[in-house]
Amino acid sequence: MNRYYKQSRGLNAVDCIIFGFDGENLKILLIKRGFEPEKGKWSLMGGFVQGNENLDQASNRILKQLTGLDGMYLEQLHTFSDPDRDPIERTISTAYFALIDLNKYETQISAEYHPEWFALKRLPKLIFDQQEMVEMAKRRLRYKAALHPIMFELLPSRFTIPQLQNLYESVYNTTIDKRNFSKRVLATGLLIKQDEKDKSGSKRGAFYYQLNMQNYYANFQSFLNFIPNPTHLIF
Amino acid sequence: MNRYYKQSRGLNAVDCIIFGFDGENLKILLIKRGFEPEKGKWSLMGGFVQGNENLDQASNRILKQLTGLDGMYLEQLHTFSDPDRDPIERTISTAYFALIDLNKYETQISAEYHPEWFALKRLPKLIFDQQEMVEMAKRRLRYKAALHPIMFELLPSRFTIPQLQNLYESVYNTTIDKRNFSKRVLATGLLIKQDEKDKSGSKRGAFYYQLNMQNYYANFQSFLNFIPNPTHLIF
DNA sequence: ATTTTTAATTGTTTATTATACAGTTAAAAA
DNA sequence: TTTTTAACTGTATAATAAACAATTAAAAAT
Repeated sequence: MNRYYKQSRGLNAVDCIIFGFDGENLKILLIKRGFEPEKGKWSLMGGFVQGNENLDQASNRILKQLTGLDGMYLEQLHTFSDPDRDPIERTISTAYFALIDLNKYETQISAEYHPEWFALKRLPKLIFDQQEMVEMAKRRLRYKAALHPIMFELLPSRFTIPQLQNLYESVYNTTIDKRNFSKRVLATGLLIKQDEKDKSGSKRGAFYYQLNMQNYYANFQSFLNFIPNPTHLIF
Repeated sequence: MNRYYKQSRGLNAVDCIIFGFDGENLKILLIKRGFEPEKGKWSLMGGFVQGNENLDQASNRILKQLTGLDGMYLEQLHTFSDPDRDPIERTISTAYFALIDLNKYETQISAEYHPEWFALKRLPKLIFDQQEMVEMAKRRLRYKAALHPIMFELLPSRFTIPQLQNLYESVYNTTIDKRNFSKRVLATGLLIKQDEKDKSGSKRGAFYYQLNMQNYYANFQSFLNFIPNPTHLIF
């Protein structure tokens, strides 16, 4: 036997929701679609899965193509599968969401895609079911970021506490008390204070911090809810 | 244009991790695979996605086939896509996890699959990458159940607090103080005390409770972490 | 009828964590 | 030297979590 009998075959694709933060707004990176249908329309960066790669590899390849970047935070989000989501032929697409440090992104790398950053609040119309993908990605980001320290992936390696607070406030569209915020983030033990200050945002300047990578990885899975002793969480 | 040019096509499948709780142990439902390769081996219930259905529909169809049940809790888990995960031909499989009330399940419905419930601690070897799927499903169940009231999906509509506690202790492989447990679950406002008792487990008997469905749906998304005012979580 | 047995039920004290709230300080600009 | 602006810090109170043991209902045994 070298094939399953009487089954319908189709294409598989990935689409990437790429988040970035410019210090002011949460943004996502869109491109102008380069082929029919919907050629020239704003679209998520995506592509077909090749025969010799899995979905993670496909999305990493595609992200590298667009941004020139490797090893960013990347997580499988959801697989979208309505039979008619692509009008040409059946294509099942797995959405990934990526978090990148906007400063590392260099515009010129992929001029052919005409990429642009759009604030989440002012997204253009997207093709196919990509609107839904973006909505789900936003929800997932909020959800995960409330429990895990993934927001740091959106910041440069040196950042200030006011920057971090701006990011949280922007993602959750809320305001947080400065005193309580710094108390909490410092209490995590995740931040190492640097000697230098960032003078760009104020006269006084704000101290830079860096992630304590050991604590970061050690505490990444921890969360604070219902379960008495998280170390018991192993069968 | 009626096809994309020069792309490789493949099969899409779904595999279901079906959880149940017998009052003692958390279990999953496995079947004996009915066709080659690996015919006769223990396997998750699954099947190929048809041309006219999406993944949710496919998994619902397959679950109905096996259990006779409709409308159970069902959630897309992850899409598994290693090029060689199925030795016959490329098949990308999306795993779903399902929670069902073991009491509603009737054995005779699908004798052709030879289904059996296995305690999570004593699973047989599974085919392909299904071991990995089950691991991920266990992790996801623990994760979600710590934040959302999904455990009730595993219990009959009338249940006792000791039953509920057993379930939590079994899923998290831990012990919880009885007084604190009942205080917390009662404080959620999710439980309505019934007049009758369940006499099966003890001489004294334990009062039955039912879910307050309004509060259940209203509070399903709520969680207790970092964000000051969850009602602000709308852009 | 009384006693025994078993698991269900209930409450208080203490520790920890979250929340509310405002004055001081560093440093550039005026 | 003064003004301006945003960074920085601390305390009191409220809410929540955690630790801990005695009582009670009801069947079973005597």
